[in-house]
Amino acid sequence: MREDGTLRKKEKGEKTKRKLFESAAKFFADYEFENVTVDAIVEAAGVSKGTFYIYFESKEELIAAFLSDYIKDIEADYRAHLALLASDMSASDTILSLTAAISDILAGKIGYKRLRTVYKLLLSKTFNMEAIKDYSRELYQMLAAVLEQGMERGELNTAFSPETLARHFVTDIRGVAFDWCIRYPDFDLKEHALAHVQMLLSGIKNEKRGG
Amino acid sequence: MREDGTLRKKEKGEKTKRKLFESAAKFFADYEFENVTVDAIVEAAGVSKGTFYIYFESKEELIAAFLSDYIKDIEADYRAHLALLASDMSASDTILSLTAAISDILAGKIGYKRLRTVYKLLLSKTFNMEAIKDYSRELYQMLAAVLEQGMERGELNTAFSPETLARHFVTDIRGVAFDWCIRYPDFDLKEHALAHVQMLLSGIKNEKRGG
Amino acid sequence: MREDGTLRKKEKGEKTKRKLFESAAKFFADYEFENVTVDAIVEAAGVSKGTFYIYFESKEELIAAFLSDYIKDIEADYRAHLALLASDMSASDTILSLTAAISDILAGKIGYKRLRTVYKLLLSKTFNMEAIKDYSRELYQMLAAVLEQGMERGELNTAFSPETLARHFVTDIRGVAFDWCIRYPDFDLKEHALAHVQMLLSGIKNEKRGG
Amino acid sequence: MREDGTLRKKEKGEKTKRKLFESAAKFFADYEFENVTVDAIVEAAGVSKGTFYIYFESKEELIAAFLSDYIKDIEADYRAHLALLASDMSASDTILSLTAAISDILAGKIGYKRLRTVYKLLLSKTFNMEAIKDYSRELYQMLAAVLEQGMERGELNTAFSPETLARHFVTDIRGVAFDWCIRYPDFDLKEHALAHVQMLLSGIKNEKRGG
DNA sequence: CATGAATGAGCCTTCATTCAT
DNA sequence: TATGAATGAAGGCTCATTCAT
Repeated sequence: MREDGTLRKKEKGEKTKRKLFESAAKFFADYEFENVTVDAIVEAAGVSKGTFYIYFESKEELIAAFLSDYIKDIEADYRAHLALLASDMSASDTILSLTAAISDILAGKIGYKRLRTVYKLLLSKTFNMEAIKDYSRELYQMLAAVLEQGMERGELNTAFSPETLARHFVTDIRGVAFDWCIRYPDFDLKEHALAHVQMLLSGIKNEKRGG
Repeated sequence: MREDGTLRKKEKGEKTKRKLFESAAKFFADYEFENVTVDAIVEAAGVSKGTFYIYFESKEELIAAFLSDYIKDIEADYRAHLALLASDMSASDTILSLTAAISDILAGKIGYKRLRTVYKLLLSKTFNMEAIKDYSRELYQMLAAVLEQGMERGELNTAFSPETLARHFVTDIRGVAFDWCIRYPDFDLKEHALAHVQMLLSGIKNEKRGG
Repeated sequence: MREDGTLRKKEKGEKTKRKLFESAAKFFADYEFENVTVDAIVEAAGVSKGTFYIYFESKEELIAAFLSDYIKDIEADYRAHLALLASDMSASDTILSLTAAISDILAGKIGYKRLRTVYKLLLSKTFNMEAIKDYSRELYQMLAAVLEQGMERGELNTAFSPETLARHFVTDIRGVAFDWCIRYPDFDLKEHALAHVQMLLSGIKNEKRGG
Repeated sequence: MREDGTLRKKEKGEKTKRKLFESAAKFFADYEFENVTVDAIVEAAGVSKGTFYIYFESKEELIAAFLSDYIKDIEADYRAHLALLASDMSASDTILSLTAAISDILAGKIGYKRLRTVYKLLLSKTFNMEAIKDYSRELYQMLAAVLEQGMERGELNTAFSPETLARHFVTDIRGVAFDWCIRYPDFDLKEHALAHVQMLLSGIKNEKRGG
């Protein structure tokens, strides 16, 4: 009975925390963090304000937790796409396919508002954003692996190390996505991203042929 | 006598406005716009709060004015650097030199904090940021001109139009700068920017040789 | 235990709201709404400013609530007086008695200051004053009923419908009260109201005899 | 030359004051006094703020002056209408005609907004409103005269003195106008005023015949 | 675990009035 | 007479956080 009660309590607690979390997520999808109040979150979650502070030390902590989760989700999507690709596909095509997938995920599942929020947060040093700083680490690792393979196969030149190139790709894709956030809706993310990546690829492919 | 008095008054007013402006600028250098209060600005400027609202319709207007000024300044710097370069310099070298200059200006005169502020603002649709949206228009035009010349001289291939390429360069440089803001201080802006641009250039140069 | 705590909390909250309300009411008795500040209200109530906004969405809402309450109170008083009158009393006497009661209530319980406030508000379309617009609806209904009975009994002529007459009475009484507000203290509300009503009655009584 | 200059100065001053006055009048037509700022007045008048305080001790003084003027205007209109009526017209018809004229003036020349403003001011003891308190004195005198004549001619009964009756008429007409202000636009001022006055008249006419 | 009443510093903005020129 | 820059008290409202129950 004791164990049971404790267990139930824990479960209940987790559930409450999840409710809070999901409630926050909904708001963060549409509004900037500063404009989402604790009041709104707890009201939507159907819990009291005091409860919020049982599960989160502060609003900031919630935001950090939220973003961490969020980013993990996104990177899992990326990885899932990569896993689906045939292993004998050329590095160029793999990267282009991944770029297309990233564009689709950003434009579809995430949306420019949420991405904007993430970027704004990245620019705010206020938070302890370890998880977020590593934001693109996974993507970077994926790209480096693909690039390395391409080099080993002789498909790509080796003027730069795979790691260096991967970093450039990540920076570039983020640059394009940033542009998209700013210029939305007058900017086609996928089109620009692909063009951009293609251009980079054209500079590192061994057999050069136009663009 | 009338003219004199009027003149003196006007001068005094402009001085006050300038004081306010500079006071604000100082704060904006270190804090986010939202965290800079009118109270702080007027106190530092040594004027009353009412005075603030004589010269600026709102805090927002001040910010917009500040940014507009700021960006004009930056672009003027870019342009000044470009004007100094020998006209017979190759397009690649011109662009590399410009990239170096931009890096120096951003890292030196502006600083990552201020740039962060600008980027955050770019991500906030709240403001009427015509001046800011056109942020990179000048840079874009400069680059397009240089690239066009490079193509005419046969130095660069014409797989992409100068305008398209210019846009990619701008997006890229901003991407790198964004990274810099996020990773500061563990990120050398100039080094990364140059490497990045070099890579792009290597893809469009007619005579390819390493990179 | 839970119930207990909840109950106590609710009670406390209601007590606080009441304190705020009463504090406001005291000020409203002497000062115009615009001149009563939230600061003053909360200070007198002994609570913080934030607390005010827990219980009232805005100062305006408080005013509306206050007035609604207030008017309901007044009309209840009217109705209470009417209920006390003998049902076989003539329509004329009933109306005169009601007029006297209204005068007493206005002059005694309400006072010219508060009435002035109400009238000023009636003239300001700013508020959502459904409750106030219906201000005299009850009085109007009471009068119409009494007049109709008077006509049925043959006591009053039927040149005008009871509803029309009731409206005229209401307008008149308000006109007199308005005068009272303006001319206070050089104006005897009751005396004037009675004279006025008597004059109106003299025009609609079937057996005419002097005034 | 000295005299001339002085004269010109005086004229200029009067002109400035008039400009200020007219500018204020325009605003007061549409906005409540509290919402008309000195800034707005001087800007529309094309003079400086300092100048305002040369001609008016305060905003309040301007308002008082404005209203005083305004009311004199209105009463002059009433009197003008009265003067036009044939002297052998019956008292009843004279009063009805005057009532119609008053309704037309209020609804046409003045408008419910301005009247509302006047009434609100009447309810604010803040001002030194001698001129305004006497607001209806002239109307009262006109009515008393007409009523007295009607009594002398035997047209009206003498149950009440002409003065008493006149006061009642004034109070009534104001009551109706007040209703108009509140219920605008769902209220026909002229129709109600005439019906009201007719009812009062029916009570004091010697030969009673319906209504 | 959960509640929700209470806090209070802080924010932006307004505007009648003054006074040196 | 005229100017207009400067004042500063005041006002309504927000919201992350605390704590007694």
